Amino acid sequence: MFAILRAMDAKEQLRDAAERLALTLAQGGMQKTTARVMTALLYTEQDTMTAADLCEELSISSGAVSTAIKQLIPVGLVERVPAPGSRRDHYRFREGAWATLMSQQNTMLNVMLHAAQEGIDATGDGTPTARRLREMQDFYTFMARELPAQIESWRKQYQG
Amino acid sequence: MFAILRAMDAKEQLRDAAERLALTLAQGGMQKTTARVMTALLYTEQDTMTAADLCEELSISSGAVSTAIKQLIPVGLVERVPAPGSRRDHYRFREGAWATLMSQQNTMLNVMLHAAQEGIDATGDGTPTARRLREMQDFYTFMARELPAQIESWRKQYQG
DNA sequence: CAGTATGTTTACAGATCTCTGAAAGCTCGA
DNA sequence: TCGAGCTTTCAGAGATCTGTAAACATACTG
Repeated sequence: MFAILRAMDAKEQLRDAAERLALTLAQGGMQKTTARVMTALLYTEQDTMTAADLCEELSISSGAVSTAIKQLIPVGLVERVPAPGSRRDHYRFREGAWATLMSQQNTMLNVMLHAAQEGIDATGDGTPTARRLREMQDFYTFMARELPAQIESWRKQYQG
Repeated sequence: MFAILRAMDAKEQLRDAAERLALTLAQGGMQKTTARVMTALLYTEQDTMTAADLCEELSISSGAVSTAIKQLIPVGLVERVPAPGSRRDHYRFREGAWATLMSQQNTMLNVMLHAAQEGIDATGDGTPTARRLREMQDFYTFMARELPAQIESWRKQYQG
């Protein structure tokens, strides 16, 4: 009678955690479905999932899965793994994906750096604009140097 | 006759740089109008801008400006400055905004850390899931420790 | 080589989001 | 306390985005 009050089983908890993380990532700019696919692959208790698995788990169409995967693979978060004995494609959350994800920030850092330079080139010294852009340039120069080093440092520490 | 071929003047270049950066930020998850307001304040040759300035510069309504500002102020990217002699509010791109922006990443790092822990709590050892989540936990633990230190390090170096 | 199982693309529909315009709400000076 | 000058809020219009379904492409199997 009180079975309904039982604690969530592990599977439910994982699914729940997946959905919540997906929501957060979505708020951070990632497409909602893309985020859901990614977190499903992260929290699944299987090693890999097929497109059909993802359709069912997330209740979305195969088209949506295809689109999401198409976004996740190029950025290195997910990989397609050969599936011997199965005709279906299998997908797996990629090792080192988090470091990869953080590395993408790096591209952004360089965009910012470039943007600062552009502004500096177009404005005279001694203006408020110049001061603001100098700070921007200084900050992103620093970060563009330090962040990759940090990530590399983690990679070494984790593997070694 | 060939006046149309002249080089863009500085003002145009700045406006252009502003719009391009805004676009990039928008692709990175920031609201489009919010990004435009932010970059307008960054690249303007004035020290501060009023809401009316922003309306005109960006060709948007005052409501849109209000909404954008409402998002930018709490996160510390823009500040409202008292404007003696003017009844209008003046807004200024805030000093140290970039470091602030990067610090927000920190919140994200902790969300990720929490998400990893949740998953680990819900799954058994030795599973692929556990391995993935351990890596995630390790990475974000590392980053949550190192990133703030880096930012602090920049602040010291820039000010001193 | 044909048939079948799967993945991908596309046009359209539905949902969501964001801007605008107008009205309401503040704030400050008189 | 009133009123002018701005800002904020809100409902609705418009645009954008995204998922679905179905057609299409591809790759395996017998």
